[in-house]
This record gives sequence, structure tokens and C-alpha cells, in this order.
Amino acid sequence: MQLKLPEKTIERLSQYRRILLNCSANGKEHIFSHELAALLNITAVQVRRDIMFLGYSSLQRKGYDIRDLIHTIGNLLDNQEIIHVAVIGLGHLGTAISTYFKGKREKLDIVAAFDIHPDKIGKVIADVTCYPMSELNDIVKQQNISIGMITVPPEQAAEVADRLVTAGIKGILNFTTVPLNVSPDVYLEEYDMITALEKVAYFVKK
Amino acid sequence: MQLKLPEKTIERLSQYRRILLNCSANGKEHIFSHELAALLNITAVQVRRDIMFLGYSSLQRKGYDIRDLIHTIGNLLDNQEIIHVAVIGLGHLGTAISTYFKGKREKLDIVAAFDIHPDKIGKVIADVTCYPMSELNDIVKQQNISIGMITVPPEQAAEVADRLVTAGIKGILNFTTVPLNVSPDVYLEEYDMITALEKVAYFVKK
DNA sequence: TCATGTGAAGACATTCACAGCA
DNA sequence: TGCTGTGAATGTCTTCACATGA
Repeated sequence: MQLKLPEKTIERLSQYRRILLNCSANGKEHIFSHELAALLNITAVQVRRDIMFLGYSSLQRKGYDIRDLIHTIGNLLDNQEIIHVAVIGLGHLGTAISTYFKGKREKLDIVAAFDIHPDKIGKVIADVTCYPMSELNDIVKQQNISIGMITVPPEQAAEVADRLVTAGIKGILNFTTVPLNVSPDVYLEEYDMITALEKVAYFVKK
Repeated sequence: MQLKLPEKTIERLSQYRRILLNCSANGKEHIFSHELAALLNITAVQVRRDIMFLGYSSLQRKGYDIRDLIHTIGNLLDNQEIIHVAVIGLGHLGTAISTYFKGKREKLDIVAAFDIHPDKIGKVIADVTCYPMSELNDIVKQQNISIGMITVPPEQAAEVADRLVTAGIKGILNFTTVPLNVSPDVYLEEYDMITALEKVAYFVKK
């Protein structure tokens, strides 16, 4: 569909956009590569290299046009249609994530949450309704949900992943601490906080 | 202190250990590189290469001795003394993380939480007491806390980071969506869920 | 002069391919 | 034979160095 972007570039584009949106909200119209770099603790060359991949060109001398750049990044990262997302597991983590995301991106919409606890079912958090796990398959299909975020306790993660795949999900973001195994046509991103903390601990001691 | 390990290897070592602990708890004593690899969706060569860095050698033919390997990894990742960790912001995210971690690692201990809301203060979640932000500086020093996990709303992240650095913290794990800027002798790890979700969305559409 | 865009070099990470051991 | 350990090749990412343009 598009020239292939390096994975790291994609991550940074997402971050550039977030910062640019913020700058734009503050009335800023142009930005230099070194300004953007400073805000993200990276080098200006890195920023320019990433923007190079977009094929975007600045107005020399005045830096990049913020509004333009936001659109260019959006064209690359976003889908045409809105992508529907579900949260599985509405404990503290699931709740935090739902609240966080809701309304943050036009093209990404959390449309449902699932849980097994009867007292959670029917609850509405940040506009997201919680359904029983038993309806997962039907609702994923009905609502055309293509991404699932797994925030259940570790013991249940593998089963939830299977059910998501069976329901026809296309991407999984796994917040649990167990690595998952899914069919290769489902994109899986592991998001592992224990590893992150242990890494910090490792560098702290040195 | 030790030969320098590649960053990626450190991340995987943390994951290997988690899996090995699990295997060990199930009574398994030896493991082949390809078994470990399959559990993490990586290649067996990768596993062997990482283990090579440890200087650890297997009993040929029977795979790696699980107990030994756990210790070898521990010697590398862990500190001698226990590292004290604080959570700043005891909303849903902070609560989830505290509950998650508590007691998961011998050498990493969450010893305090901080919040500004009066109704949170004094609460005890998973054995972690919540203190008012005003006491942050004192408690970090008293308790010899060297890592802070920031789980406050984005608007407050920068200020919290500054206060942590002033208090003498050595490492920060930032769960908020704003990139932070700290002095270079503080190790900073950004842990950005919006980027992770946007990345999944990108790969899903293709 | 000051910032961008980019070829080329360098650093880092993964995979190939195979020797060697039990 | 089946697995480990590793030199060498490949691939990916970052940085250097500098030509170019306003």
C-alpha cells in the first residue's frame, strides 16, 4: 500500500504527531527539527531522517509546517476508516487504559470492553460498555473490531488471545506478563512492564 | 562492573527468567534453546546468542539447567541489595501496577506510593502505603528509593519528574504520554501505550 | 548564516551456516 | 543424530559529514 517504513520510525512518527498536536493547540505554526528533537530527547538528524521517509519537505528556513506535518503523518499511520478496538479485562489496568485512550485519536475507537465478573458487566467507563466474555465472539464480529487489548490476569491471557483470534481479530496488544502465541497473520505487540522495570533497575545499578 | 550486555539482550533475559521461573515451578529441570525460543516467539539462535553473553554453558545434549540459568541471569540483572521503587500517582494505572508487581521479584520492592488526592493518602494497596506528594522528597531519601514509576495525569508528569530527580532518584519509568527531559545521569525509560496501540493499528491495516 | 536533505560510514542486532560434542 | 556455540554475513538503525537552498 505504501513504501515500507522502518518500525522504529513508525513509533517515532506517533510521538511526533502527539507533540505536534500539542504545539498546534498552543498556536505554534512551524517547528525546527532540533526543537522536535529536544522535546523527545533524540537528535535532529533522526527527526529529519524520519521525515525524509514521509517524502515531506519543509519550507526551508522556517522549519516544518506543523499542520501539514500532522496531516502527512496521519496519512501514513491512520487507516481510511476508523479502527475499532476492544479492551478485554476491565480491572484497574483495563479501566486506566480505556479512560486514557477514549477520544484521543479520531481513527482509533474503543468500542467495547469485556470481563467475566458479573458486577463489571453493563458498567460504562469512559463511554465504553462492558460486556460478558461469552458475547466476545458475536460483538467482535458485529462491531467489526480489529484490535484487542488484553488486560486480564496472566493465567487467562492465553485463552483470551485464542478467543480473539477465533473471533477474527487482526491485531493484539498484550499488556499481560505472559508471552502469547498467535497465528502469524495476527499482528502481536507485547507490552511488558516487568521487563521495562527490570531494565531500569539494571541501568540504575551501573 | 560487568561486560556490557546489549540492551535487547537485557530485555530478553528478563523474559527468559520469567519463563524459567515458571517452568521451574512446574518441576521442569532442563530446557532446550528451541523450547525457550518457541515460548517467546523468537529463534533458537537468538536464545543461544543471548545465553552466550552470560558465559553460561549447557550440559550438552540435555539442554540448559533451568535452576542454574535462573541464577546466572539473576547475577547479571539483579543488584546485590534490594532496589526500592515508588509509584507516583495512585489512580487506576498506579494501582494496577502496584498490585501487579508486589512480591514478583525479590530484588525489586515497591515501598511507597504518592498522590495528591486526600482520599488516597493513607490507603494501603498491596502492602504499599500512599503518602502525600509533599512528603516525596523526605520519603525517597529515608527509604533510599532509587526508581520512580510515574503514573500521574500527563499534565503533572514533568513536575513530578523534576521532583523525583531533585529527591535523588536514579531511574524513572514513565507511563505517561508526555516525553520527559531529565538530567543525563538519571536513567529514563519511556513506556508509551498510545504509541504501542498506533503501531498495532499501522500493521493491522496493511 | 543556519537549517534541511542525504550519501556514506558506523554501530547495533539478527540470522546463516557449520564445526564440535555427547 | 540432535543440540549447542560461534565466526561470518546480512539486515536494521543511527550518526557523521557535507552539499544545497533561502
